[in-house]
Amino acid sequence: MRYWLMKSEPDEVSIDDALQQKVVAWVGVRNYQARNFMRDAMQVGDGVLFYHSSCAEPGIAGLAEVASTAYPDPTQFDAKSKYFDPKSKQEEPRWILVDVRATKKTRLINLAELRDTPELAEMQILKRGNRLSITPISPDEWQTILSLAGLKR
DNA sequence: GCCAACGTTGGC
DNA sequence: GCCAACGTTGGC
Repeated sequence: MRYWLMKSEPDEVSIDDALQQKVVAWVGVRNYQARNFMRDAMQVGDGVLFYHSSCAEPGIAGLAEVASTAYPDPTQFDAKSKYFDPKSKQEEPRWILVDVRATKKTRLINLAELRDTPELAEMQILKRGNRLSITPISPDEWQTILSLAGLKR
């Protein structure tokens, strides 16, 4: 069991949107490192921190879990999609995703609060210049964030 | 809208 | 394979 932080723009898919749907196919990742996490390392049941990015209030907004094994991102083949990739071939898909099931909305834990928490100093999302939309979270960090969210016994 | 940081592209 | 130019991300 591993833990991940996955960024989503709430204008696209917010935690509320995700909770309303059964599962969200995590379309649109076009970065190889993030793709490789989904393709090579994620397993069904892994814990996910649902992060709101590029919005008025960036921060952790909820919890989710990995809900499928990896499969090709259909939007790469859809010429009408903004995620269309003309260089990707059906026989050899370039972009791979997983389904994510939102499980709980939390209070918004913003960046200032994350930065103020010493146990979270190593989180990649807090490092300068980090833009990766999917990053691994350690078990300790996961527990710390559950505490911040008020979800620990 | 700004801009730093980073990834990708493509000419050589 | 180098690296400058360009595009994108994302907090502020």
